[in-house]
Amino acid sequence: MTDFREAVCAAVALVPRGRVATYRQIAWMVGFPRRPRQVGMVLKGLPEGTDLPWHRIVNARGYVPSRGRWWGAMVQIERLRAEGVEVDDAGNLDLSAFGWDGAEPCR
DNA sequence: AAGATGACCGAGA
DNA sequence: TTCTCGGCCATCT
Repeated sequence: MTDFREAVCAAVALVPRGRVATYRQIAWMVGFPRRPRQVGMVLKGLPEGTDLPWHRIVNARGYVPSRGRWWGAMVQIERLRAEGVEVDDAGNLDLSAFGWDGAEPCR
């Protein structure tokens, strides 16, 4: 837990294409089940040219958050669609279908 | 140092 | 089922 950002980055990078993970999920993976908010902070601070699929991270409700960056959220939605995930303009998606269990390393 | 804020989550009404 | 309130913890002012 020396660098929380590194751990989050690694977890996000493990999310397969066409699949989404929740903040809670990522937080749990890195070993901090009580810090989903900090995960969001990390993603917020990510650079634009990052290789990380940060757009695959959604909240537990199954939709793309837009707390203070609704404009960027739209970009995230577009990227998810490019990944093959069905998302509407509101950012809603089906976690039952696209939610990553963590046991499906589909590349 | 103390208080407020935040890409959240879960439980209660 | 949807809406509201509280709780978590790190970072910012």
